[in-house]
Amino acid sequence: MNVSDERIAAMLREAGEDITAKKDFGPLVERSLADGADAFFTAGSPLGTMYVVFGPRGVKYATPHPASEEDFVRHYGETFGRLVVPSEDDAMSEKISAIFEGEKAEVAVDLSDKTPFQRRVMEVVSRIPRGEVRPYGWVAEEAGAPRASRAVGSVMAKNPVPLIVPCHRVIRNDGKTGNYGFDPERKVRLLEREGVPVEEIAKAPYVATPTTGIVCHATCRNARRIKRENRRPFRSMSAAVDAGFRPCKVCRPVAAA
DNA sequence: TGGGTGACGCTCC
DNA sequence: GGGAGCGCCACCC
Repeated sequence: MNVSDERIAAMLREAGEDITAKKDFGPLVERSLADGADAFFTAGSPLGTMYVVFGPRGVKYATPHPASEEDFVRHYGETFGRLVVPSEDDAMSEKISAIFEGEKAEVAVDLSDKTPFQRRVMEVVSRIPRGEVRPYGWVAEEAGAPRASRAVGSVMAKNPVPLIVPCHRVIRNDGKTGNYGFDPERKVRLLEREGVPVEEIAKAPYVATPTTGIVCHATCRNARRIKRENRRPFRSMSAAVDAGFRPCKVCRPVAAA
């Protein structure tokens, strides 16, 4: 991180009076200075202007809500008990802006305060490509806890870095898009923007082809290459397996536990 | 520490 | 097709 203690001290001298006037930020400042303050920047995103925070271990928080920088600094301090200062790291903000514009996420996410299960879930979700979706149950399976689909939902609900860890790409096993913290309708629009055929998937989240005997998630890159005349839509994996199809080795669809 | 709480998923009707 | 009821798991008081 490029934000020096001197810079932080200058920030406090310049803006500290206003910020500290309404709340005692002394302990917060001491703690933050002790292990390097967090830095933030803003970037345009499909959810509106996002405030993005990163620390020495990577991106740790992103939110579209605050109205002003001052509101955001106060909100962050009250929520996390840490100081956050404007970033001087242009490379980081360019990287995040690129992700918001649709490029593949190649940035470290700070998961140090997460449980091992939460960490595995976040890592699995991070690997879902743009334009594709996967069910909660699949994420649970990939995270090594096949029956924990409901717990996956809990992790998604508390995703500190929306869009960067693309929780909007996790949908229900029946093909419906399911819930979303920023409003389920936003989730649908985000997916459509990424090229996901949302209505089609709601009807048949799995697609097989008799030419290979393989069944895929409908948005798997292999499923998209199946010719129209060979497409065999399925509402569930168990139906596809019953019909004699075996799971694709790329997207690894699973019958729900 | 044990009961309450979900961005889930299945069965039954 | 869709809602109710219940099971499930991890996490949080």
